[in-house]
Amino acid sequence: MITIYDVAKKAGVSPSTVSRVLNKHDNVREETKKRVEQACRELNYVPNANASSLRKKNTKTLALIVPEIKNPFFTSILEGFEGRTGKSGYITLICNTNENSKKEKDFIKTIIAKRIDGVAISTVSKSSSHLQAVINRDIPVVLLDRDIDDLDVDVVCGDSYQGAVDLVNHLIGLGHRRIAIITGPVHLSTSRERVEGYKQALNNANISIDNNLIKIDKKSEGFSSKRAYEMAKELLELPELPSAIFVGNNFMAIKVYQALIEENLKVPDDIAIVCFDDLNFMYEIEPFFTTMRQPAFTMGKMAAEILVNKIEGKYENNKQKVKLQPELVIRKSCGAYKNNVGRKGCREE
Amino acid sequence: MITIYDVAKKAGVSPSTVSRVLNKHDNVREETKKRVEQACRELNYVPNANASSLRKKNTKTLALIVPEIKNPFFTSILEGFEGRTGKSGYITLICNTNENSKKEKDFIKTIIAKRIDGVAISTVSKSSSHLQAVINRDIPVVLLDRDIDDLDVDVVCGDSYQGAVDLVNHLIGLGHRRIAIITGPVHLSTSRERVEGYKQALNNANISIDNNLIKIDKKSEGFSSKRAYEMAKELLELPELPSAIFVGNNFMAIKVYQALIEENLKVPDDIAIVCFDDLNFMYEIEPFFTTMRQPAFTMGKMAAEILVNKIEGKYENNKQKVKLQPELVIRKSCGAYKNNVGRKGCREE
DNA sequence: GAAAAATATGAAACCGATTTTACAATTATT
DNA sequence: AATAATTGTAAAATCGGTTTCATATTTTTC
Repeated sequence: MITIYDVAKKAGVSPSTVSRVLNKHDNVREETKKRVEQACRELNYVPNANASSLRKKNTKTLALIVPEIKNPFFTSILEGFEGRTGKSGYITLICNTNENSKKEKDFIKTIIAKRIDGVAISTVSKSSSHLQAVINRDIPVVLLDRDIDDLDVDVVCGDSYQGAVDLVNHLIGLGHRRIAIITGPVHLSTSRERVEGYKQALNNANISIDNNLIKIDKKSEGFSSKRAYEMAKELLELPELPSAIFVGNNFMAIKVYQALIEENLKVPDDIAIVCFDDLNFMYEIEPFFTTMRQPAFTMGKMAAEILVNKIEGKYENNKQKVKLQPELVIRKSCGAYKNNVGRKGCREE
Repeated sequence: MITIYDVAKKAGVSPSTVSRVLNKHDNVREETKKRVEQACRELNYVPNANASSLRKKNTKTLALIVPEIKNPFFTSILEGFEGRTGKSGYITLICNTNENSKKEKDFIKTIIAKRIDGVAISTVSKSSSHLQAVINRDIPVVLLDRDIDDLDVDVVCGDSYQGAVDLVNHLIGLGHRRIAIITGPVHLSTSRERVEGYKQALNNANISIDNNLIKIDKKSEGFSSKRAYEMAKELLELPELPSAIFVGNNFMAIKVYQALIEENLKVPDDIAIVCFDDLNFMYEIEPFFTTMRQPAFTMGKMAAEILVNKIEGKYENNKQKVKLQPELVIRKSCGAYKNNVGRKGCREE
């Protein structure tokens, strides 16, 4: 393997001079620079990033930890993230935890070991000690999508509480009174806040809360569409069915929908479904689920922006808590496809 | 930052002994080992992977370069890949090129610089010199999904030619004679072979080839659904419409479908659509496109298997060319939903 | 034209691990 | 008990860059 010494020898200079040329330091004579660059080209020299990182104490690499890379919500986040970090010359280490906290902790270990420059994470974990360990090592961390209270870090997430209120309000506005919720475990801030918003909206409308209609996944670590399916089936065994179901996220909604179909229930005629997050590509042609769409791309971009700025020391030490507003997208699954267009904050698809 | 020297000092041993303990070398007294481990724990020591890589000349990291991470076909590949490599202690650097050869080349540069241990790639590039550069550096490379003729490497891909023949045969079997094709640029082996299979199937059935019905994207570097939409619109301006369209991949099919809908054409009644690759999650409940499904997960897994074995020196130097057979999945978009079940190699969904 | 300042470059130290070499301590062999 | 073999550990070299420090050379200043 060609090293900087080989280049130096070929160009008739010292390794330090080669390094200076490579890192665009000043005080290198134009003619020397040309010679070095020539030698680099002739030898196909590619500097060893590990050696460079060791000395420079940076890796020009950021980690993005997501719970489910298959979910378009997270690929949109990724797009926004990579778009921004790429511009500053960072590459992204995408870590897909599959909603598994063990995997998340393993990734964190790797990230620390590799001396990654910064981490954006949508966590699945109940505890935050592994993240605290990252912070303790002065590696910038941004919580993305999912917040953790007891951690003093920057946060970029959607307003799940308000989104849930609005979504349930929409159902109430359509005449629904018996509204169920199926969502993930409440140690995830998104899930927890959606439950809170759900309850708040019912309270506001003087609809009493029926605990039979609240299905919160207590078995999984993260959002699980498999569990959503099971919880939907449980719900359908009730003597009195709900007229609408608010589902915690897009993938869970698909499985809830499947459960309903299997029981010969029509959506939205028999039961309406609304959920959080979009399914993107599929719904470009056949939009179906009425959903609270979060600005995923922007979320990723903002997280990246914060990380890059923190790394490059452009920020003070104060922490940012960005809360982005989701947008109600009315489609067919709530039975209100044409009825509601024009209402404040709503758009038709 | 805690280094191996801090640990050594705390444990009252030399750095070399700490290293031996960490790397599970023998010839360390049990009692010494305990002391070192204790010191590591107390100091929260995490070895610097860059330093380790520099010396050991490996990174325990593999790159997977995909053209479109949003496409479920590639996330399935990813799943298979990571599942296998994770077992051997490798982590995956996912590189999403977005069908952009410039990005691909940049990733390759980074991969070389970071001294990644191996690369699996689904390339978008016409030329192969950047990949040759990887090979020249003795970094194992596996071509995934898309083959390149003039490169002497291992390959794992699907049988696009045979798949296309079967898919078009299916259409012919349903009575279609005027069959169009919309696909990506032919410098991609998958696209090229699908065109070849298409032509072959028509030839076999004595159907003359009408070049007006062949829409091959010449403007893009990779599969582009935007272009698929445009090409579909072009097709629909023909005086005589096709009765069926064979689309190069899943995402293109969505856009072709959209184009048809916009022209008030019903699928499959007015025009049938078939394509390659599946859309997974959405189609678990509402399968629509009749498709040639490739074993994406297996493809990823096999690529990983080959890479790991090559790195660990378990293979001879002979190159493997794995060609996996796709499976015809008959659904609604070809208008043959119930008609064909039971035919050889077909399954209903 | 001499002194001061600026520019250009090389030698050596350094980043933090691993590995080789050397040697001391222990155990086995005769 | 003397010697050989084995085991356990430390010192030093190494991986391939970057950076500091020192120095030679050139340019500027008066």
